[in-house]
Amino acid sequence: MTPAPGSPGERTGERRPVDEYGRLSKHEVLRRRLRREIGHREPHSLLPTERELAARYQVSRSTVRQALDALAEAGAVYRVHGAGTFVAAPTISKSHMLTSFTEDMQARGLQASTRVLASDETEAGRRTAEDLGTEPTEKVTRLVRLRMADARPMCLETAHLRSARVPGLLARDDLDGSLYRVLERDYGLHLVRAEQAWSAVTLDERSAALLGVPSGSAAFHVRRVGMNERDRPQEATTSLYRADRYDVRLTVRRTHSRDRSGPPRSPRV
Amino acid sequence: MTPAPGSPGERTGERRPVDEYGRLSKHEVLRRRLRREIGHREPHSLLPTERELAARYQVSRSTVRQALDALAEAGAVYRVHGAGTFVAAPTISKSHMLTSFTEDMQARGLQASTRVLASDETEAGRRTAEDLGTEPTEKVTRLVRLRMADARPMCLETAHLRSARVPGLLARDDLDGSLYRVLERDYGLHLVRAEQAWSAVTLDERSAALLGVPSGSAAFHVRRVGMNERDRPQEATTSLYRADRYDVRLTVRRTHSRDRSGPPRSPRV
DNA sequence: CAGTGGTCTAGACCACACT
DNA sequence: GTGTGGTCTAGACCACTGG
Repeated sequence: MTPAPGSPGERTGERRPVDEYGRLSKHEVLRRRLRREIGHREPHSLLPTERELAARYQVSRSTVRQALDALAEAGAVYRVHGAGTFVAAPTISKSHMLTSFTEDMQARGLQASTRVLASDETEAGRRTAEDLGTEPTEKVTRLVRLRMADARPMCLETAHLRSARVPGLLARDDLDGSLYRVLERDYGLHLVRAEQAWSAVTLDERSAALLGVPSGSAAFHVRRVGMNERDRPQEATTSLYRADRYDVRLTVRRTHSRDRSGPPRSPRV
Repeated sequence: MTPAPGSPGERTGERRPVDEYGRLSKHEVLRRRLRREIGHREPHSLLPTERELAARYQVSRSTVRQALDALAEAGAVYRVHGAGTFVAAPTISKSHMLTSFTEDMQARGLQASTRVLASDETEAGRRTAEDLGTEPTEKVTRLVRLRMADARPMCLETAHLRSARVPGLLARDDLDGSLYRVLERDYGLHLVRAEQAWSAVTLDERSAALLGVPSGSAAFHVRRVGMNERDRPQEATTSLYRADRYDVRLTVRRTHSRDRSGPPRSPRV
C-alpha cells in the first residue's frame, strides 16, 4: 500500500498527498482495486473478511471499512452482519450521479454531439434569478443547445449562468462540448451537486420539430440547478429529452429510520 | 450520551443494543439530534467543529464523523476542508429514498388512498420471471391497484410477488394500504433497495380513463424491481403516474474519481 | 461455538482555509 | 500560524450468522 500519511510508523518518506484533487488516499486506492476485482466475480460471491483485507493490503481495518462503505453506498457490494460482504448483482444504473450529457451518452454507448442553437446575454428574470439566488436584474449568459446521440436529436437544452462568473464564455468556440468541463477547467467552477425535477410532457409543435419527432410526442422535461462545493447555485438548466430515446434509471435505497415494530425476520434468501 | 457499547471505559451497564432494528447506536442518536438542530438553523451557518461536538456529546471524533458523514450523504450538511461543516440549503427532495406510495404522498402533503382493481395468481411469464429471477412457470401473485392522492387518481400500479413468499396475501383485506408495510410486518420481507426505470409516455384510452385524464396525456411509466437485504429480487412493479400531478425530484452528486487536470480553484463563494 | 460485520475509543499526522 | 476537516492506526467489545 506504499507510504502512509497518518501512520504512526513510517512518518517521513515521499509525499503521497490526499484529497479530492486526483491524489489518492489509501481507502481510495483500495476502493478502486476492490472495484476492479469485483468486476471479475460472480454476484453474491463472498469477499474476504475485513480483517483479511486489512492484513492483505497492509492497512487498518478502519481503512478497509472506509473503502467498503463507499462500495456499498455505490451498490457494488452488500454486507450481511455476521455473515460477510458480498458482490452485489450488477445494477442497471450507476444510480444517482451528476453526469454531463456527454458522459451520460457515453455510459449508454452513444456518441454525443452538439449544435449550438443560440447564445446570448439577458437579465435573469424572476424564475432563473430564484434558481440562481441572484437579483432578477443580474446579467446571465444563456446557451441553447440541441444535443445529439449518434447524430440524431436527443435533447433540447437551455443553460443559464451568471455572466459575472463566466466572462468570455459567449466568445468561445468550444461550446459544443461538455459545458461542465469548460466550467471546471477554465472558470474554476466545480459543480458537485444538482437538484433536478423531472416532469413528463407532450411536445409542442416547435420543440417537436427541433427534436425531430411528431408534435404531441411524450418527452421528459427537466429543470436542474447545479451547486458548487459551497452549496451555492451556479447553473440553471432546462431540458427536453425525447422519451422514445431516453429513460431514467436509478437505484433507490431504504436507509435508516423506519418505525420497526416487528415480528418475523427475513428468511434465508 | 449514556452508556457505551464499545468504549473501553464503562464496560458493563444496561444493554443499549445497536443495529438497524430500531435500537440506536451513538452515531445514530447524534445524527438525529444534529438533524433536528440543523432544522432550526440558517442555511450555510457554521456548525461546531468535530472536536467540539465530540467533547460536547462525550463521544470520540470518529463517532461524530460517522454521524456527519451520514448527514452529508443525505445532503443535510456540507463540509469544506479546512473551513468547517455547514448547514446545507434545503433540498427540494429527500433525494433517492425508497419510499412507499403512501410515504411519498405524505411527503408531498397529500392523503393517499387505494382502490384494488384486481388481484390474482398467474404464471410469472418471461418478463416478470426475468425481473424476479425465477422460472417463467413460477406462480406469482398479481395486484392491480389504483392509487389516489387526496381522493383523485394519481397512479395505476401492478405489483408482482412470488406466491410462495406471500401465502395468503390475496385473502387479505388490507391491500389498500402500504404493501411494503404488509410485506415487512407479516412476511418478514424487507425491501431495502429497488431499481427503477422511468419512461415518459402518452396514455392510451383505457389507462387514461382509469386515471381520469384525456387519452394522449403525458404520464410517467415506471418499472421497479425491489430487492431484500441479500440483494435478491422480491417484487416487480409497473406503474403509470399522471404527469399533471406528479414529478420526480432528486439530488444528484458528483462523487469521486474525476480526471482532474486542473488549473484554477473555485473562488470564494 | 467460532467468525464476521458493527460500533467505539484515543491518539496522531496531513492538507487545507483563513487571518 | 492557528484551527478545521481528512486520513490512518491499533485495539477493544458488541450483535449477529451459521454450522
